[in-house]
Amino acid sequence: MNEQSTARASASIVPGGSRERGIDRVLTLFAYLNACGRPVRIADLPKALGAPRSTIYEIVRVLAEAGMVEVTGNDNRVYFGRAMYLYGISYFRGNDLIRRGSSEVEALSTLTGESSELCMLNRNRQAIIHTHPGSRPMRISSEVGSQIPIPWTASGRLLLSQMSPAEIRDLIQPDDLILPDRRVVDIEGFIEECIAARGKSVVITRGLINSFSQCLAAPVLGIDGEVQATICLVLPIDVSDGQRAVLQEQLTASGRNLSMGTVRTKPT
Amino acid sequence: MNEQSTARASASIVPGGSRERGIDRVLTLFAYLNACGRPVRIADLPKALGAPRSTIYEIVRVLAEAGMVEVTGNDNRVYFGRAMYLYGISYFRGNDLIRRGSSEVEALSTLTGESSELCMLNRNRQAIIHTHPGSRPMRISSEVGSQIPIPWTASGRLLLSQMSPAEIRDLIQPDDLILPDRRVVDIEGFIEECIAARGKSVVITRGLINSFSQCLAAPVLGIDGEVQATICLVLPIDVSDGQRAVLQEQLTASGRNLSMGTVRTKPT
DNA sequence: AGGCTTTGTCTGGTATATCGGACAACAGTC
DNA sequence: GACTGTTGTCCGATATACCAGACAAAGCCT
Repeated sequence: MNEQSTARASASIVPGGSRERGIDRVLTLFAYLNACGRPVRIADLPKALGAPRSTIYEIVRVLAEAGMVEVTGNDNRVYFGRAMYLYGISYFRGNDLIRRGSSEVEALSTLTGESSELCMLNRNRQAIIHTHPGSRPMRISSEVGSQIPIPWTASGRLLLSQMSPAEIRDLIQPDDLILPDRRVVDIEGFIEECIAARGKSVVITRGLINSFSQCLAAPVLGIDGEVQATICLVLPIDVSDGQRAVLQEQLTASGRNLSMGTVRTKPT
Repeated sequence: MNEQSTARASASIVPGGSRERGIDRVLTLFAYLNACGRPVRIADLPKALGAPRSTIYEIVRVLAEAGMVEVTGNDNRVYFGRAMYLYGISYFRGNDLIRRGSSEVEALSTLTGESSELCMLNRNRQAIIHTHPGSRPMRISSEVGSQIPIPWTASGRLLLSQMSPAEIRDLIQPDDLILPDRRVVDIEGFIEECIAARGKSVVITRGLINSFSQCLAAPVLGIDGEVQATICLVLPIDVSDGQRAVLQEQLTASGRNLSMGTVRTKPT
């Protein structure tokens, strides 16, 4: 077991003392198996999970019967089972980013009262997959299905953040560097902004599409940390710093929520 | 929802009346979601699963918090979540066919008392991935890691069962058609036997490798029904029909057990 | 062999998770 | 507006799932 998994394992120990539900034991077990990344001896689980032996043996028995875990080898090691794999595939097939993203956009928009959008890269334009208007009288969001020039938005910088300068240069049509108000975006500066967006949890652009709005975008990361999409908020340019900070927090939470690669068993 | 999933759904209804464990509710829920193949409204679950509403809402809440399921849309539909996907990937990465197959071979061999092997295709030969000797005084199994000519075994016919006659002809080296006792296998007859093996749950060859043994092989199917490997038993040629029928049953069970594509929540 | 540790099974008691049912908030329908 | 059906939340009671601990079997060392 490596340091990382050890650290996570010890972190997953429950306070102890109190009786716990079977479901919670199961969820803790799954998280632990995932953290270890390999089959774990049943006998080690009680210590690792802070659970009584009798409970662990019973839980593993039931889960193994259902195929959620498998007990392999001659030293009774436990790991995820076929059923988990099949269910995971079902998720992948049925519950794609677009559906989840759409739902999240609506949730975010309802929560914040601001216009929200889900964006993905589509050829050399940025596609608006889903939007939800805010509660402000003035609508400043884009149309669903519209294809926006990438340099016009904060999302665009995130969506291109993993490309090389050469790739970005190739991708961007010269016409797309022209903003609605006829100003022209400098391609070199744009490339720098894309590179600067790498790993950022929020990117903000102000006054690009029009003079009275700003765009806050958060990345939606795939299993390997690549930017699969962005979720963004369109705000009036004059919101207070304090309010923007709050919105930024909620936006990044939505982005994380849609992202792969992290699982939190017990969110606060 | 299609007929199949409806059938499975109704089949998953519990007798009712008695209080049930949270874990069992969860497993039933997973099986039901998988059978439906798409997000299901929470409100429909109590009827479908034969569970109280309060229980369902609580269970879904906990599972959603852990990411095992996701609640999407404005009508609160439930389906598998990110965590399920990640755990499934972990299974796929960590728990490969070889490890599971090796374990199953040992179990089968212990259960039956006969020699058992796990075989996979390796270029144009058949690889013995794992073996376990039976309890008979005379050992008639092959060496682990040995590469056997495909026409010599029942496993070979299963492993090639999805190939076209042309592919099979290309694959088989002329030398490999020569049995240990100098007899020569007819390639056309062999191709017919491969085709005949398609979809079979057991294939038997007698007296090929030597005059005193027979080979029973069962396919290990992948998620798309393709033959990924075989598990087989090597028996003396003179076992009684009744005993062979029993062994055949146990062998096919092992093959099914290793195969993808089916999940049984409650095995008998 | 004898002592010690580890692993897995089993059982009775009790803390509590599940259940039934009440309640509120909606959405249709007439 | 009144009535009906549906959806989601909440709460007290009790059946039972989880827990602690005893026990046996199997290693492992001296």
